[in-house]
Amino acid sequence: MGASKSEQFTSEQNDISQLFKAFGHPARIAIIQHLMNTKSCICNDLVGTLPLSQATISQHLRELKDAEIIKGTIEGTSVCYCLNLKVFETMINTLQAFKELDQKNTKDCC
Amino acid sequence: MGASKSEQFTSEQNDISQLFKAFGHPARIAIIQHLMNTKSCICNDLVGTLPLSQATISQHLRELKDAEIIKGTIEGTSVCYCLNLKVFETMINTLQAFKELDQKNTKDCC
DNA sequence: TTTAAATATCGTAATATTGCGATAGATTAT
DNA sequence: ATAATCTATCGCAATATTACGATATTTAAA
Repeated sequence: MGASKSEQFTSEQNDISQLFKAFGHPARIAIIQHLMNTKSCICNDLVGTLPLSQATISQHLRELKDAEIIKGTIEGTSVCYCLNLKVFETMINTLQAFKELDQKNTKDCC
Repeated sequence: MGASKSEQFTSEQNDISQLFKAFGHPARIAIIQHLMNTKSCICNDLVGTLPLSQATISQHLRELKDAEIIKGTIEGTSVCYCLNLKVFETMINTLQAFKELDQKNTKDCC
């Protein structure tokens, strides 16, 4: 059969994987980098910057927003997006915890 | 049209997204957690642990191996896998750099 | 009010991922 | 040599993601 056995895994496992998945496309990394580098957290000058259509960029923005990696504020006719640093800390903490737990259990075979 | 415009993005953007994508499935998080928690870095007692077939688990292991998140050593008839902590550091560094760059450019709208 | 600009969403096509049974390869035990 | 065990890969079906044009929706400007 096909995809999606996510109900069979813990909600922690699903939460972690969903968060990392949101980073799993080059366009979304490009959007994050753009948001880091521009002083004003402009939104769809991305349309002029990325090699993608407006519809596609809007879709990627929604995925980042759903994962709470970015947040948007309506400003007149446009939307101002910026990064949510808390999520970055969450991810760093997750990775750090993985690393530390693994280091405690030293083994031989690799 | 469809998927895959990865050639249009930088190799850095592709490298980062590919690494995070490997974390983007609950089964692969479960595998990583299992490798953290077992003292011996056993491989396919995963088959008894995860709600997936041997073929599917082997496929997920290959993806983790391709992303260099784990490494495997042949031990007789079985394969011993363990985590590659360097990749975890790489990801932490990436996230930390994102965070710091963003903090430098303070802005108003969000 | 009409027009323009920015964004979101719908529908749909192309592609990628996920999952599994069957099968093949390699190593150990009998 | 044969059987048993572990792992990887092939082929295929189910599902998810990616991308875009067309079309709404909302707000600002003319």
